[in-house]
Amino acid sequence: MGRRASITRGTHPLISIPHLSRSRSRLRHQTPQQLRPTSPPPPPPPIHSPAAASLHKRFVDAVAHLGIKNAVPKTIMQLMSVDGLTRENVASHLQKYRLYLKRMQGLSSGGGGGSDPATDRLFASSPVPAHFLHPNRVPSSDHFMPSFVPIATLQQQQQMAAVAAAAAAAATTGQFGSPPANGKFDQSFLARQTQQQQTLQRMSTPSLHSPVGNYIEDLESANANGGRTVLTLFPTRDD
DNA sequence: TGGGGAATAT
DNA sequence: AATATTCCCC
Repeated sequence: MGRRASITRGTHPLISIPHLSRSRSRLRHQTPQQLRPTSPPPPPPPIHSPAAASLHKRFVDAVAHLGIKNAVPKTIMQLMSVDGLTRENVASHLQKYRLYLKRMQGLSSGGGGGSDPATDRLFASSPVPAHFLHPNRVPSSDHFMPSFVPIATLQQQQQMAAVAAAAAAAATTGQFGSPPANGKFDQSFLARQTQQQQTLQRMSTPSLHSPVGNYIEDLESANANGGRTVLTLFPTRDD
């Protein structure tokens, strides 16, 4: 009640922002080519992307490594390093994710409500770090490992910002799996795996410190489900 | 001004 | 249901 005082949806500002809503809708008009003489191959509807769950996993990993405290859309987005991902995408998903976490907490004492399998399926695909539900508690030996590991090769300060954020998170609370107490955070992750991003990365300026090492995608999922966990996630907008 | 966060719209 | 957009406040 605090916020949301004004009437719901008044009218948008005049300057209509040219919001490029190229989420996942294309397939509208086809090129005037001679095409399908005898084969009307229905375009495989990209309904479910296998990357959906992967993206969510990435999301959870980022949040886990940053810590709830520093897990803000911008930082998460940067850590995920998904080329097409926008802050809004993450923010939207984060909102939903928080709701999920809250629901889980309430579930412990709520008793009643259940988790709709249909809904939780997505979030259930990825194990939620214990610290998420217990901000008070510090994971003593609970080291959370990211599913996607650092790949290095960064160049922009964005990456650095992410690393800094992770370090800050660990340094500040020291509750997440990046205890600088021994030296520095274990390792941040920086990866790219999206479809075809040609955002080539030149590893220039090798000087200075490189808080990240070169790693390749490694571990994987420790999914507690033995079935299909792929469901939905924010769109993978690629340009 | 930018960005986080929730409400609301699609 | 999930994602996008808008609103509000810091």
